[in-house]
Amino acid sequence: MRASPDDHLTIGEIIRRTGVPASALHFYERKGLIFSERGSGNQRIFSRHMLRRISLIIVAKRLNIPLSDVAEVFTTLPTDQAPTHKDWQRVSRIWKKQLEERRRAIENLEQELTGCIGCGCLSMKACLLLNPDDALGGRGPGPVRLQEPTAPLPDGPSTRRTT
Amino acid sequence: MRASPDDHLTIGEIIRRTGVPASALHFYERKGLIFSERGSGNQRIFSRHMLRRISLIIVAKRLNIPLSDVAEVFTTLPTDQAPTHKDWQRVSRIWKKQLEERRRAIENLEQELTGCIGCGCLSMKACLLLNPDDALGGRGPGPVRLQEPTAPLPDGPSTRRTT
DNA sequence: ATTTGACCTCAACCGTGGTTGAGCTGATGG
DNA sequence: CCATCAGCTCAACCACGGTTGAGGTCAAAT
Repeated sequence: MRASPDDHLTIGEIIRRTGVPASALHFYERKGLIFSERGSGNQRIFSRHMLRRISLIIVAKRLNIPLSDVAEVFTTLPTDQAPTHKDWQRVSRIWKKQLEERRRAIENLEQELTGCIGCGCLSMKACLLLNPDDALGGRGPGPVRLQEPTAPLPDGPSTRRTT
Repeated sequence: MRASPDDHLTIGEIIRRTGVPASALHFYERKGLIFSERGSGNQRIFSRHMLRRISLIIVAKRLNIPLSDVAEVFTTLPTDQAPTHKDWQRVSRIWKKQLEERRRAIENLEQELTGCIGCGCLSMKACLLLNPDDALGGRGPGPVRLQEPTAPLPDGPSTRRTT
């Protein structure tokens, strides 16, 4: 167990302090969420404040925030020091908004579903559950597609990409 | 366009009526969610009431219900006829409960997060956001794992398997 | 001198929900 | 007679968030 000079930590120490396995840390590094210098034997050497970033990743995981979104907010974080209290507030408020959005999306679905439980028509042309946000206007008579060619999901975390 | 004898539909007709592409229908069949007989040239021949099952799958998709859960409720559906109104009510109430659960999970996270926005400690040992449902009792002093070896996600759809 | 432990890289694999493409068959139309 | 269309199978691929394993390197301990 090599003691690290003050504020440089080996990956083993990061693992012990955070519980995050090496494979995940490697993964986060590949995704650009965390970074490290390299020591004499090519081992990763992490700044102490990387622990903060990792904490944020862990929180994001609990909130089901995709890593791509984490990457996005991380671009606004200082790279040379630990994120400040202000940084945390900014980030956490963003994530709180995302939770709110998700909750509202679910509430809307609950409403719709509740309305349809008694109905049960599941009609190809009339059911609102099957035809999301459908104006149901000028489609002419006859059977109507249940889905648009590419139907977006109204629920769940956002779908932006990291790379 | 071959007219199907009344209540047997080709996959083409299913596609036209539901908008679900063949690849997805094949997939659902492999997963056991829908089934078909085969015609003279090995084409799938679907009973008309398969349309109802497919409608249910589409609804489940909108609700972000995983196919494994759909498979589960489908085991309680009649295979020789369309699901009845009762069936729909039963299924939709189950799914409504799942939405409620998800909403409550999110609400809890919102609470926690809101509490932590002002704090911002993100302490390895004290932060509730980092130590979910932690009694924070007899772990002794010193740094504490942020995560249990296998930390379950408190949010999102359930994680049962189809196969 | 060698073994162990800590660390490295790279490739392959998992589940979820499919899509895409190649290559084949079978019925129909001109 | 042959094109074309509808359908079939099977394998490979996508994103996401990693895990697992093989094989290599380096330093410390025995």
